[in-house]
Amino acid sequence: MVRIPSCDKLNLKRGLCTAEEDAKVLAYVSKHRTSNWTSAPKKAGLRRCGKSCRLRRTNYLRPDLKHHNFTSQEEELIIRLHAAIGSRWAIIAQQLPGRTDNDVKNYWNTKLRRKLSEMGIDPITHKPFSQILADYGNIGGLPRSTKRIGSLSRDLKTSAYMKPEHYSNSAQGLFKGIDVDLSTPSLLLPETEPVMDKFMNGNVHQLNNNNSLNLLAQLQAMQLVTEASYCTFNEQIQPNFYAQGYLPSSSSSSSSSTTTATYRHSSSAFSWQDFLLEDSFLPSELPREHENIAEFPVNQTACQAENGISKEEMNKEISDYQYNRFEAMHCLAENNDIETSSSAENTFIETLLHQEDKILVDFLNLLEEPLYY
DNA sequence: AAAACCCACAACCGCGATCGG
DNA sequence: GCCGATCGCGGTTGTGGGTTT
Repeated sequence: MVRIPSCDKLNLKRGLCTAEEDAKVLAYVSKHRTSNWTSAPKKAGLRRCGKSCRLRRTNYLRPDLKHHNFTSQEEELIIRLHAAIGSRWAIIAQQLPGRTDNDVKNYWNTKLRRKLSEMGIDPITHKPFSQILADYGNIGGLPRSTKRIGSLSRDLKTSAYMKPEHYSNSAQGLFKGIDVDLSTPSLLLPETEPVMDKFMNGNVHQLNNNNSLNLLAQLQAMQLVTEASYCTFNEQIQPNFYAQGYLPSSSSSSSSSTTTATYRHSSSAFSWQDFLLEDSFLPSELPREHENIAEFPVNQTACQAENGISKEEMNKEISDYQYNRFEAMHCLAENNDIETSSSAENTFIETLLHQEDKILVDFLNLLEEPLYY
């Protein structure tokens, strides 16, 4: 593919823009919109490449941009989203009105990353350094999989991963009253956050009316799907499942001793502990795909009453969901040689890779356009 | 006062994705 | 369907102002 010649080759101006150049860009945009940035500098009387002008406009001159410091709420959201989806700055920035991906990226690189490090938290894994070091003591060998998550997502995109409508619909129906849209790239669902608050805390308390937290809420909801699917409820989640009637109040359940601070959803002050990801590396129950699938949407009566669907429809949703989860995991295992056995037997790195891929499957619909045609 | 260092953030680069003829 | 042009994204670098020595 032919690349656009660099500014160097065309002897165009580089470096910081002057006020005069900004004015020309703004004047051009107001007159011609932003239909063609390649011809823009010439028409605007600028000796810069179109890309440079576009970036200047996108990252600095847009009228809706905020130029003041990040608030603690924004800070919190960035960290939480980074913990959930990594350095997808564009996606994160979409949840922060008036901020660009460049803003968020710079803020992360200059402030938040260091802040987390100073707190003893690894900004990449969002786990305490001490734990990482401890885990490294258990390294027994290198992972067999060499593909990383970036290529993995593309592999998944082209893999035979079908039945989108069933996947999204069924996953959506698994929690009564929780409006989690797993299919659309547009992630803003105004009612999600209150529902999640209610769900996680057992009551509806004062809500942060910042709708940008909806993505986070949905990520959390999706993570709940993961948690439920892998049958590793911890003590913070599980009581709420029972309290809210999502699980039968029958037998006592085993629960991990680890806390999942990610699920705490305070609307005001936050603790840095909140940004620690749950420790999935500790020995836990095996991923009992088949078992937990059968018991997952257990409170069928409640779900049916809530959603007005028949038992047969619900069973179909459940089985479709199971089928698609199995398909996705099967693709992952085939393409990436991922071991789905007990994480307790894996090395730290293997477990990390497995965990990332597992998360990817659940977040796939957030990160990508629908894969199906 | 000046050099060295630090920091924030604007700008650039290169790549993959998408568009459109 | 092909291919060049353009866009969007994430990683990295450059620049300028502030602080420290």
